Amino acid sequence: MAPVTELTVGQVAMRSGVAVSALHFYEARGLIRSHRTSGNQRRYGRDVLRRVAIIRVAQEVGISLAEIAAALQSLPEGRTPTREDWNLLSTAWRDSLDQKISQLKKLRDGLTDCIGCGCMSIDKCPLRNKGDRLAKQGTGARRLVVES
Amino acid sequence: MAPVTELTVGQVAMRSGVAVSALHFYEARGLIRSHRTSGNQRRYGRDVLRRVAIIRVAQEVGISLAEIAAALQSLPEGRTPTREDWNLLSTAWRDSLDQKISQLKKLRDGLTDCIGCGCMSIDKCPLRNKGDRLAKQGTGARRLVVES
DNA sequence: GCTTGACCTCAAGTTAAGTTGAGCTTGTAG
DNA sequence: CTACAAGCTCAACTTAACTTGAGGTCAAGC
Repeated sequence: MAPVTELTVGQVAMRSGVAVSALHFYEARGLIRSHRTSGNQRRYGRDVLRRVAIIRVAQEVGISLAEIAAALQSLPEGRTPTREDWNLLSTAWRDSLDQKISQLKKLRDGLTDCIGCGCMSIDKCPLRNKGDRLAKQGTGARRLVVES
Repeated sequence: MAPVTELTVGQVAMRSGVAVSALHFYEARGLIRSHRTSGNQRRYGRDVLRRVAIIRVAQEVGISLAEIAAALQSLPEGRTPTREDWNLLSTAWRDSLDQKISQLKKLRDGLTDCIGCGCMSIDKCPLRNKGDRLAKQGTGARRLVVES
């Protein structure tokens, strides 16, 4: 149980593929954690690689850092997440992920299929994603307003 | 073939759920198009609703306006897109959409399943999305660098 | 004919997610 | 022991995607 080699920021950057500045940034945002050496340098446990991997994957599919941060709160700061932790995280996200997946599919298939659906009128178009409550907050994105 | 009621920007905003300012913005970015009345006010054809719907859906799944704009270039400015147009657009996007979908699934299932995979070492983790070349450009996001 | 609400333009502000740079400290290799 | 790569902090800049505001125009009702 000897603490398996702690990582420096540079090492984490190299192994995770994200810039050092981004790691600093994630830390400032509470997405990852480090402790400091006597000389005030960051040291990371191996679990940080896992976290970073999740962060990147989640980001690429359009989840904001804020949302990711919220989800990651459920992972105990400090230790390598257990099966339970992961289950919590994944169930916390599953719904919204499912929705995004189905939106993507709708977009992918809808673009092609919609043509056959006679939806010269947008109101009936499958793209109109009814029942969608992804709750985009902040600056952009209000919900579609047309009902029925 | 009488031109079916042209829409004002306010009407489009209402029906699409997008702010007027956003519509101006999309127009400036070349995502949508209007012609002007003698009094310099915008008038939109009904096809704009379709376009806006696509824009929003695509955005919510993490496609940038620039990418959307590029894809929409294939839709002829002016007339309501035909079956052919949509096919072009959808095939242009299909690959990247497929990748995003599979990433989402990986994220969703991976979060849970990864636990059983013994990946205390990140290198074998399914989340490490190998073979993924979504080509995120611009400010953020380098690719993961760790190989095999 | 005037008022009021929708429009118009253009500039500037905002949030997210980082990056870049300056100025200073650490730690390791020769 | 000293160079120099790697770290550290903090502030400022960047891009995307809009919003807000100021200052002015258009049109439909009374």
